[in-house]
Amino acid sequence: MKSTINDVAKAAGVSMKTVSRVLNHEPNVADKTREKVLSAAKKLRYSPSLAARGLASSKSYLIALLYENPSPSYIANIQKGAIKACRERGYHLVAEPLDIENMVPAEGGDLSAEIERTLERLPVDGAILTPPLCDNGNVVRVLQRLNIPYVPVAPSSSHGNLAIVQMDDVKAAKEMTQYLISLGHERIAFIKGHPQHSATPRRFEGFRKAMRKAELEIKSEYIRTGDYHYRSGIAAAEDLLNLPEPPTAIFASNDDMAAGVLSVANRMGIAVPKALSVGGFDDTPLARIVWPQMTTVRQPIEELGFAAAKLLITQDKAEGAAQTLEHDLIVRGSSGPVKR
Amino acid sequence: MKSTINDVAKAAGVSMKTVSRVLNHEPNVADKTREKVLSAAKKLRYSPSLAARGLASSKSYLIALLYENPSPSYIANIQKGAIKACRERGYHLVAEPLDIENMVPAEGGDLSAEIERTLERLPVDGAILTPPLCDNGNVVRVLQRLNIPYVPVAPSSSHGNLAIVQMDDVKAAKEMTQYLISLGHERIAFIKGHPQHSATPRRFEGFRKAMRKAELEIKSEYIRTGDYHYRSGIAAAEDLLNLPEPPTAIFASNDDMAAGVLSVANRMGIAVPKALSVGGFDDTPLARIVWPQMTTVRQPIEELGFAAAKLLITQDKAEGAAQTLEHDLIVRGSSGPVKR
DNA sequence: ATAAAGTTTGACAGCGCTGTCAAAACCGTT
DNA sequence: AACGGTTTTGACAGCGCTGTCAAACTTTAT
Repeated sequence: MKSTINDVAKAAGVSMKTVSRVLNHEPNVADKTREKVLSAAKKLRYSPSLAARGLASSKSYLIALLYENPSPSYIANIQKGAIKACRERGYHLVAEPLDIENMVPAEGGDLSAEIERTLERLPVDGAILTPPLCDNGNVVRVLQRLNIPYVPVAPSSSHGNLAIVQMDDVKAAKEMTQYLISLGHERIAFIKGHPQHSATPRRFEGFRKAMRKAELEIKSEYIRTGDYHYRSGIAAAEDLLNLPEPPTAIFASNDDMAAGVLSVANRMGIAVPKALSVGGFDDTPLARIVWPQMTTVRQPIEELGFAAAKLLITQDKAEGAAQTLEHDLIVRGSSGPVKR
Repeated sequence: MKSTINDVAKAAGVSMKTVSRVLNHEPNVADKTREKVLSAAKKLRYSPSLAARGLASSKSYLIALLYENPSPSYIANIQKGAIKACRERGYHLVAEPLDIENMVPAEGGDLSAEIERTLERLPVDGAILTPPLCDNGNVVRVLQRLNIPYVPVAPSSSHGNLAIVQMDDVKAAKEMTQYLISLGHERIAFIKGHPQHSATPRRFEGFRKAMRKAELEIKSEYIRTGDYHYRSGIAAAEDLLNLPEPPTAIFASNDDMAAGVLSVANRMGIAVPKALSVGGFDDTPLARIVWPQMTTVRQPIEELGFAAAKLLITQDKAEGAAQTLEHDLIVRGSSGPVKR
């Protein structure tokens, strides 16, 4: 049933090693030989044993996707892209949630030892580090100690001259803000995300830049801090919309908070987008579920996963090269011209 | 740096085979020996090589999670549970989306050959089949042909006397309906899900049973068919709430459609739960985001993933034993006593 | 005390592949 | 025809573990 490399070798009339060479795209194989091998392999429906290969070559053909607790749709999309890249090269993607918050260091051990324990059993050729893990010193240190190559996705801190993949949060937030301004808005509020998250300052920076460029005042009472959760969007919106002079547009750092804003507006009878424009960020499924549908920024999440896996697999030593992938401003019903 | 089983054997003063026995929870090891081995292994920070193990035992210690296109949070939860089970036994979970809709059969090949190609390169010890894949004949056939054990999660069709994991949709829907009835509702509408989906008839069946038991009439104009999407919930709700005698409660087959109902009620100025009670199903993150928060049924999704992986790993030949895991009725703000 | 049965342990081969290194084949020059 | 250089191929060991099977030891029954 299951054929081995030896079967193929015999069928093709060559040595096992030659078959191996062909199958691994090694150089110095005569074209004629390659063809013989390939056709024999196809005829026998040969597919190499990952385990044997891994044992002999000390590679595993496995890429790990490390994540902690992000939104399901974020990780699902990263995963989708990463798997696509893996499939192209015969790799597989193993998902490894690292539940760091709930990790209890063993007696006397520190947290990073606990992380190490988990990672140690993971014989992977590389790891994709999604936020917020990519900014977790413990995790990064363990990865380096275990000598596992990794690609951080959208990290905040610098990772030496390691290749990273990211999107331009500053630019995206700036575009959203400029779009709001182009609609005639001047009293624009901004809801920041969780201070710990790497994207938080960047998104605010984009907002700030756009406002400054348009010579609009950034009132401090228009700047609120949330934590990326729905509930914090509600709290911020309640404050903002009860101000003596409420903003005509609210730009929340993510869709969940923006949904909170929408819900407060609904409850307070403030018409969206007539009396209030709302902008989100991420283009989660939620953005299309709320009413009105949300104007937001689509992150190239799947593409980020794809690029990260590809970097790991090809071992592309384009080090220091940060790949910045393109986002999209998605205009839907939650934003409109300022009321006069 | 990397220690082998041999190192541990020497350190513990036993043979490799004994170390292997301890590490694999094989029977017939003296307690004293086990302890010696365990402590030696810990001291050397030993962790076995998946590849070597796999090669020697012709197992891969890999479980595949096969899915197609379900909601991200569904698969994320299944995945979470499955990984938990895997971790307990040193397995890993590889995620394999099977994008069947977009699969193009190679020239002359049929679809199942294409699926086979994908699965063939996957050296896994078992596969978890999530809906709707678990009801896809092509996939099931390929799995059987390749002799890969699999556990269907919540399948509709019978799988011989294969072990499956599921929840009791009928019972859950019945409970929700009875809860609504206990609130005093008599004009209760039901929005069915996509006809293709296995849970659809079951949820309706639960509704029907409860209504019949309470001797309440099931008016045909109160029964609508959606497709589990938000938009279809909107359409159904618009119909229902514009009826001459609208229902006082609407039970939608999932949260997304229930959210649609909520949004229509909002727009039409119908107070929830005062004038209308709404029930959902699934307890997705959305259920807590909408306002008012949604009364719904929590599916034991993570537990399903856990149970499925565990079955695969332990090879528990409790065949034919369908594991039915418990759901919860979660009462939140979207439901209340009927208005008088 | 001895046989029978059960429990615990170890020696060793070999899983299917690739890395190493040397042999063979081929090439263009003298 | 003989040479050095390059390309192409193959023999073989060994990656780290587990399965097999037999040996050693322990318990229970007689």
